[in-house]
Parts: sequence; C-alpha cells; structure tokens
Amino acid sequence: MDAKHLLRQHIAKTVALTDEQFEHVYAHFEPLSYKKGQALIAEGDVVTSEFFVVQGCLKTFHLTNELKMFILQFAMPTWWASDYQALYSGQRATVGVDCVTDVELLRLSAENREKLCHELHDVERFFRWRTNWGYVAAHKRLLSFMSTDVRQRYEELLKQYPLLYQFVPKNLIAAYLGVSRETLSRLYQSRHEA
Amino acid sequence: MDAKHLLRQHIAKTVALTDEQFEHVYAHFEPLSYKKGQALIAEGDVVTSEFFVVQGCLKTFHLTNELKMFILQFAMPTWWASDYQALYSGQRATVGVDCVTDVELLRLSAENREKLCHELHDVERFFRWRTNWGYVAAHKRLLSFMSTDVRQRYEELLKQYPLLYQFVPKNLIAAYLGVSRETLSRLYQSRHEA
DNA sequence: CGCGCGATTGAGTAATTTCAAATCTAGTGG
DNA sequence: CCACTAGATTTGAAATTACTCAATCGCGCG
Repeated sequence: MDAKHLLRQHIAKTVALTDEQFEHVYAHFEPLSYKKGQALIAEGDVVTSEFFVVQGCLKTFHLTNELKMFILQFAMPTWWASDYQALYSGQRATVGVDCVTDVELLRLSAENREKLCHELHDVERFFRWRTNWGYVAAHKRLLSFMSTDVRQRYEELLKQYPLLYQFVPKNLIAAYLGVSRETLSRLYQSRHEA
Repeated sequence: MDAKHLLRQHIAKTVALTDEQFEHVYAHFEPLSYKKGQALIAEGDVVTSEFFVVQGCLKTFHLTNELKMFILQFAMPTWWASDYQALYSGQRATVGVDCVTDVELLRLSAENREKLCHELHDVERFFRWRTNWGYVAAHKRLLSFMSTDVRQRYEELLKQYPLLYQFVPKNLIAAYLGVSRETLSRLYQSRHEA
C-alpha cells in the first residue's frame, strides 16, 4: 500500500473527501524515509511537524537523567506521532521520536495542518476525531499503567501487537511496560511455564 | 462567575464566536447541580454526555475488583469530564465520574456536540483544540506516572492544585498518585520535616 | 576463533504494600 | 458543654516485589 492510498483510506474512515479535496490535502504532506535508529525529534528540539506512519515503527519516549528510557507509545502504520505538547505550545520537545525500524512516513507541518483545517471543515473534523482517539488511547494506557500489574500489561501488549514482540528488542518492551529488562525477562519465563 | 460567562470565556480562548452564535451554542447545554458524592457516570453505564465544570470538583476514576480506586483526573472549573472512550465508541463506561464536592456544571450530549460541530466550523475547531489539550495533559500525566517517583508526583500535584490538598480527602490524593494512603501519609511527613 | 551485544540469572537491597491497631477529628445528641 | 461515634489519618511490623549490580550465557559477525 503506498503512502497516498493509506492516508486516503485512513481519512475516509472519518470523513468523505472528494478526489480533488484529497489531492489538495495530500499536497501538504511531505513523504520521507528514515533508517532504523534515526531521530525525527530529539528532546530539546523546536517541533514544527507531526508524522503519519506509512510503514515501519516509531517510538515516542522520554529519557530521565539521560539514564532510563520510558516509551510512551509505539507508532505503527496509520498512527501519528509527534511531541504534541511541544507542537501546540511552541515549547521545546520533552519527548523524543525515533525509528524502531526503517520507516516510511508523511510529514505534516503544524502550519499546513492549520491551513487545511481552515480551508476544509471536513479536515478539521477529521483531526478532531483523530485527536479524540489519541486521547482515548492515552487514557487507556494511563489506566492500564495505574491499575494493572506488569504481568497483565505485558499480556495486553502481546495481544495488541503480536508482531512487536518479534522485531523489537526486549529492552524497548521493558521501557514501554515501565520495568527493568531483568524483571521483564523473569516475567515471561514464568509465563512460558504456565 | 455564572455558567454562561464562564463557558463564553472558555471558548473565547480558542475561537471568536458572535453573540448570536454563542447563544445558539449555549442553548444546547443543560445547567445542572449535584451534591458531593453523587455519580454522574457509573461504570457500566451507557454514556451520552460530557460535562463542563462550572464550580466544584469532579473525579474520573476506575475501580479494580471493586477494591482499589485509581483516579485518572480531577476536573476543576473550565475542565471537561466524561468517559470519552464510552462516549465515542458506544461501549459501556469503564470509568466512573462523580462529585468530589458540590458541583455546578453544564451537560452537553454527544448528539448536540456533533450537531454544533457541523453547524459551526468554529465550534468544531474549538473542540479540536480542547481535545488536543486533553491529549497533551493525558500524555503528560502518563509520562509523570512512568518516569517520576511518588514523591515528585506529589510535589507536582501540590504545585498544580494548591487548593486540592485542603478539601480533598487524602485517600483520593493517594488514589490519584497511585499509592496506598499509608505510603502517602509517610511521604508528606518526611516532606514536612525538610 | 573470539569479540561484542542482547538477554538471562543470581543475590542482596530498597521501597511499597498489606494488615492491624492506634489516634485524631468533626458532627450529633443528650 | 461534653461524651460518643463514624470516618479519616497515622503508625508499626512483616511480607512482597522490583530494583540494582554483577556475572554468565547465547549467538551472529568479522
């Protein structure tokens, strides 16, 4: 699936754009490719864009004391990623975004997003809904983080992304779950036994 | 500040509505009063509305095994609260919303929200931005939950809501921070000493 | 063959939880 | 005004859990 069609379908789930409208919208995106390990946003950056993942996997994360990494989310195809706090407030990035695998993505600047939202009511609606789902996902994750133990979060993660487990190093999984890799290692051993 | 003016000002921070437009919008809200302890949404409910807090304080929370309570957020005046997952997906509520104090609020049904969003592009924009800020806040909280210890989260909470500490029972504070009330109690003792 | 990196294992330590008991506080009725 | 009760808060001590740090294992690559 190429970037254009993927975005087309993704938007179509929320609002119906005519072909011309979509062409106009699409013209405001910039297709980009990155290699595994490259950074799209580093902490401290000024953030001007958000990214729509076409292929591959991104992670958004935060480093404490330059020591421990915490992963807020993995972004798979059709997901969006950025430091939205920085993007909307103009502050410096407090979270980084980089490539877990080689990725193909579409870049949209905040400027273009606002332009499109003004031009087309339907685009504004699309972004409202997209953000809504993001909000719901963030709350779900917060809740899962607060109220369930590591064991359960691990199960949930495997259920949600069966693939992730295969190509993502265990220390990243641990950083997503919020435990040390040693603890994670011990967890899925006892799981395998059961 | 009465409900109408508060909502007016709140919206004005994002978009400029004419008086007639605002009157039209306001007509879709229902002013309501509740007493401390009353539930606006109980887990398992079908959710049809969201709430704009005019006065008082709400909490959104989840109960595990009917035993432990985890508070996702406190909603103060000009904040919105609901189970947005339930509201947008039609599923049953997984989080409850109830009154920490006596509250005055404005109820907006999902139906009316969508109607208004269709009628006025600016209202759609308002809700996009509102949800954006909610999304950012949720991520901030997730990050704070993952990467900082209880002690720091406690300090942050006090800084963010100096008032909260006075009228909210400690067990709710503990449920917000994600620790037992015993641990919280021990924490702010050693803090007082320092 | 050996190096290097990710993953695992072990042992000791630090922090939080749980459960139980003691203490405190505000509101009520006598 | 005081005693009393219910709910909230604090304290203590044992048990659990994850963490750290260090050592070992396993495997791919030069």
